[in-house]
Amino acid sequence: MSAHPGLAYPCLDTPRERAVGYDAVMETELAPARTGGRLVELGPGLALPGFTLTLSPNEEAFGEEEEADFVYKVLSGAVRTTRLLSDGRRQIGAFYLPGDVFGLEFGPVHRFSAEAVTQTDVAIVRRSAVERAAERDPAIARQLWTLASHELADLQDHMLLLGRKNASERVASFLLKLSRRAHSRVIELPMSRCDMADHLGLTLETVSRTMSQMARSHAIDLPNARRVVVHDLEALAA
Amino acid sequence: MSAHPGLAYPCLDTPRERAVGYDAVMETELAPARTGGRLVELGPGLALPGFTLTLSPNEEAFGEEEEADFVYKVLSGAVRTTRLLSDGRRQIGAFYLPGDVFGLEFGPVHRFSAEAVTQTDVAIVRRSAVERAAERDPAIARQLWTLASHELADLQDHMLLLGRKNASERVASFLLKLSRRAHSRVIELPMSRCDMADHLGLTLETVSRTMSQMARSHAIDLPNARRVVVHDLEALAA
DNA sequence: CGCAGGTTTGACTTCACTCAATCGGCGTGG
DNA sequence: CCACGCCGATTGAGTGAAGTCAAACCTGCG
Repeated sequence: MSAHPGLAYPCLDTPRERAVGYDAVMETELAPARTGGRLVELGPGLALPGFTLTLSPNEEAFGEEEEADFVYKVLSGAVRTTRLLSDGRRQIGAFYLPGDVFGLEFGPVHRFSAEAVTQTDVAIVRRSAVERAAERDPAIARQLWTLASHELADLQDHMLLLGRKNASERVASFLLKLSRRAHSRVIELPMSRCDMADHLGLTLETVSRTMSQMARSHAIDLPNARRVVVHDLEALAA
Repeated sequence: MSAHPGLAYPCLDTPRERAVGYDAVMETELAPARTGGRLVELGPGLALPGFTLTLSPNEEAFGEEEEADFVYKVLSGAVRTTRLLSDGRRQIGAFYLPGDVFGLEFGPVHRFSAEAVTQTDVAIVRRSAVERAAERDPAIARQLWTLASHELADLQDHMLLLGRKNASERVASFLLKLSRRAHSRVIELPMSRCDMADHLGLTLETVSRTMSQMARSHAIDLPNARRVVVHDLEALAA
């Protein structure tokens, strides 16, 4: 689960074995620590019975092409959704922080795999339960559409970022988004430089250099590698 | 509608005036040629009353931030959805070809503007009619989810392309997708090199060079600038 | 203390961008 | 019919932003 051969692609363990053998993880349906049932609040006024479980760093919640049988909500920690090219190049679709719902699909299968960035508690609800609730109650259906809507909006913003922004604009946009989301100038980065790079379509070195440069120009403070104080990024974010 | 000042950004007319004054186009609700009512088939078994209209090249169907009151289907021609950065950099989200549905939003407003690439006939259906139909008939609701699902899948594929593929992989993927969609090795490109570039996150020169190189290596034929015969692109598409 | 992981920094390379000239097809008007 | 101009596409030369490879640097931990 941790050792792996010297692979061309830089960061992260299990880039390859995941792609071929991830289903082993789920073979007992939900292998990791599964605690008792409870009500899970997927959105405002959208509470459904479900379970919670704990994922250790880099552990998978679900894999690409797997049946999308559950909907997830982050309780603590952070989750990333990833997609791989056959040669190991990786794209991180999004990061999900406490309160965020992920794994909500339109189709029958997941199009990304989802892994814990750090130790993470997630709540899960059976998709069938969600769908039944949505059919019963139009307000719930609307809630789900709102969730999907925000997700899609993020995705489209990100497409513009990947297609047309340069390195410092990408990093600035990303940090700014985290800062807004946290309602704070001080942000704690749960993810590595490599995760950021794979999200922003850059290399980890470029991310690091860009952040150092931002610190030098006092656009941010960087008390340590995983903590950022945002000062003046609006102008850089394009 | 065609003359415009010398602008930093290369291609296409009305890059700037669109962003500020597009609503003028729609001020009479639906200004362009609007022909009589008819049944519009949005999906298999999803026919609703609507209208058809004709858009001339570069004419807008709707603008970013506009109310999403209609759902559209391409009857002939081609449509692109675009998003602009304040300095004019442009990202084309997707191209829609005959049979494709676009403008279907989760939220109340459009997040992209949509413009005709060439002269284009589109059918439009009131969104409220679509929503009412979906509430009446779960099969229709499922149809809509399927449409949304495919759209999202495309978007996610495209994110991987923009984040992690190089120029020739991008162009190859794009041409291959068009070829599959047309069920033909011979494809007719309705869009300019610049449109392709703004979709693929490249410059028009790089797109042109890449296609020339593919022709030289016999991966494609290029009988003329707007026609491509696909021979051997799978290996290049990554 | 020493190792392992992630991070930073440096030197060098390269892929794609920029700027600019040329080409080619098409429509218009002499 | 041909010449001209226009617009998009192509090609070339040179540059630069980000990538690659590699070394050094932290920081936490056994």
